[in-house]
Amino acid sequence: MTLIQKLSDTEMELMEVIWACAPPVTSTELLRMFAQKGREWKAQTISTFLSRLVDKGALAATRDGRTNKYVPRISPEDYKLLETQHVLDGLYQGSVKNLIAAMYDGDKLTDQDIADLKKWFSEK
Amino acid sequence: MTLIQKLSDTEMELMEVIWACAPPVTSTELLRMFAQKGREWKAQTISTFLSRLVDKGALAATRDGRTNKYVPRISPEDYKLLETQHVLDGLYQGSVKNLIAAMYDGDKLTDQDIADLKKWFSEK
DNA sequence: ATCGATTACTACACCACGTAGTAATATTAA
DNA sequence: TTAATATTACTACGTGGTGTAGTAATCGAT
Repeated sequence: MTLIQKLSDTEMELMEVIWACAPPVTSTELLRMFAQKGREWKAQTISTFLSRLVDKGALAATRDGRTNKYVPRISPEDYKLLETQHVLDGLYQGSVKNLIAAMYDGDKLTDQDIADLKKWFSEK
Repeated sequence: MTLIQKLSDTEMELMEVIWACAPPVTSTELLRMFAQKGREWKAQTISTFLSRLVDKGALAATRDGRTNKYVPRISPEDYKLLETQHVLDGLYQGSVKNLIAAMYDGDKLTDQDIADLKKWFSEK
């Protein structure tokens, strides 16, 4: 259920594509998709990443003949929330309000941001 | 001005202490402070970390006799904002609103959070 | 039974990290 | 002024992650 290990940048690149293209996917399909995006990988490279993603708990693999079919074990939303929580805990004592206040104090919120959020919150 | 390189957990531990104790500080002072906290380091270990922090742009060192005095080149607030921006860009297209919405949709905002933020925003 | 595709296992260079030894240097005390 | 000492600079090293891929094993199709 809960993903434990953090994904590297390239692993995330893989996951993004897998999430985007209705899973399950095979390594061959991924190879093709990445080739189209100009990411020319050896078949082996893709396979290695897929294995690691399985090891890290991000993907589940089921054997289908001689190929594997891969399905995400976590949604992009949930993964991002985990990451977010981690940052929040590490930098802002887990408090979103602290984050918002810090951004505000650091002038990182544009007037537009503030207007949007104000509106958004008034609707909740 | 802008810090480029990311700090490791232990480097952050150092920085937190340095930020907390009115800088400039020397390695010896840090050694003592960490010892009090039960962090028994060899003098060398502290020095190595300090050097790396200088390399990474987090600290400035000025020679004073045979010791170095270290001063942060970035405030904790600014460092945290950099980290925050990084996450925001990587996960939420740089939009705070996307982050808030994602947390809301993922039930990561308590009623208290929402109430606090609502109030906070209504005052801006 | 063989060939071609795919995976599993293994490898490897590179880099960060935590930790610290040793050599160089500067300071202070004798 | 020299000897003892404090501090830093340079170097090192084991561990583990990452990006990339070779080679060997396996399995389905011809």
